[in-house]
Amino acid sequence: MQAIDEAGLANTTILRIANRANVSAGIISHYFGGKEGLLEATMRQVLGDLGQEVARRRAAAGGSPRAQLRAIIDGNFDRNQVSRAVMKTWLAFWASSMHRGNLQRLQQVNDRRLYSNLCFQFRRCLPRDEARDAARGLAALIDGLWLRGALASETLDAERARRLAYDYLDGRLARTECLA
Amino acid sequence: MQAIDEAGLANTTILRIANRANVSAGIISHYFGGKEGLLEATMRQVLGDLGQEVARRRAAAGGSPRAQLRAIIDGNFDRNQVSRAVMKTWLAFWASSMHRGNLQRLQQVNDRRLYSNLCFQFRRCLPRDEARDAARGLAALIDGLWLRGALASETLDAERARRLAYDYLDGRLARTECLA
DNA sequence: ATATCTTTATTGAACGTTCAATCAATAAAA
DNA sequence: TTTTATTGATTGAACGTTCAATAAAGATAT
Repeated sequence: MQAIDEAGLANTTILRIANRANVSAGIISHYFGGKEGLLEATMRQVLGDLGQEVARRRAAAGGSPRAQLRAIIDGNFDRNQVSRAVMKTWLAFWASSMHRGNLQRLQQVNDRRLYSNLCFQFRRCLPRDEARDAARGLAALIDGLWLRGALASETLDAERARRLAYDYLDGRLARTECLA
Repeated sequence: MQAIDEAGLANTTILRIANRANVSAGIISHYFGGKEGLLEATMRQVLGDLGQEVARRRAAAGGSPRAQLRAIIDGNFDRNQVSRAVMKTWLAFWASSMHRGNLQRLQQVNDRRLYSNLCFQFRRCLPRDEARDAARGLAALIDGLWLRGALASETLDAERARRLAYDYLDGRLARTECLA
């Protein structure tokens, strides 16, 4: 991820990674099954970290839909996740996952998990179709904030991103009376 | 863009492009100054098309903030823009623009234009800070819907994407009384 | 504890492939 | 005849992978 941050995935060679990790070039192919394998392993790591962070915050949060949804938002804008290196890596994954079956599967599992988690919570206070739209919208908003954060030259303002997502959430929940 | 759609930017060689265009490989470097130059020219084309489409719709729309904002949304989800090839190309640009000064500038000009257009219209009915948040949120939502559309295996449902953006718009405008 | 043998881990140079760019040769246009 | 446009084989560089050689660790015997 540091190498991707420095030079971009296209310019990240096995040798560069090996130098940064203080190992020989050969050992990477040996343990990860080539560059492709290393990429997949890295993606699994990042997705796993994100999932854990979300789960942790959800467990610590209250049981109300709003609290759970806020926990999901918070987890997605966690400090660890929002470093430049991770954001760039994520974007590189997004781009390359469209042309590699293994990465695409990982990507879609993650996407669907976010969507269905959101949808489940919204369903607790909204009718079905409205809950789906709310989940789709919030998922897109989260990804969009990430994307714009990665592209902007400044660091992503995680605080502001969370607030914008909260606002969206409140707007959606305010339409119907929600029990907290 | 067809080549990127087929194989991804990483696997798109000059030769592949040349074959698809029925020209020799050499002529591409000659006219575009190498692969890099062709990439930039393509990006300019895509960004230009988007800008024109938005401008066209804004001119045809009414003058009210809501009508103008809807025109901007419509332009961003225009049929031409939402083909698989264009979406993939766009995502590839996003990823590679982080490591190439020329592409990054193009990218940021476009980002800022979208943001400031949105902000200007929101300012006509919202206080400054609220308008900024609304613009940031809507911009992120639009990009996020694009992104998820590109990543999903199905084609982007432009109709639904527009509706979600409209909903966000209405939610923001409903907070204060707006004159139409 | 020491020495010897066996297994596992790691290195890094060499290989073969791929690709962008070049440019002399050719074709088309003026 | 001159100028412009295009071709496509060639070149040189870059990269991922491989693998024989080396080092380290572990096991066994003395």
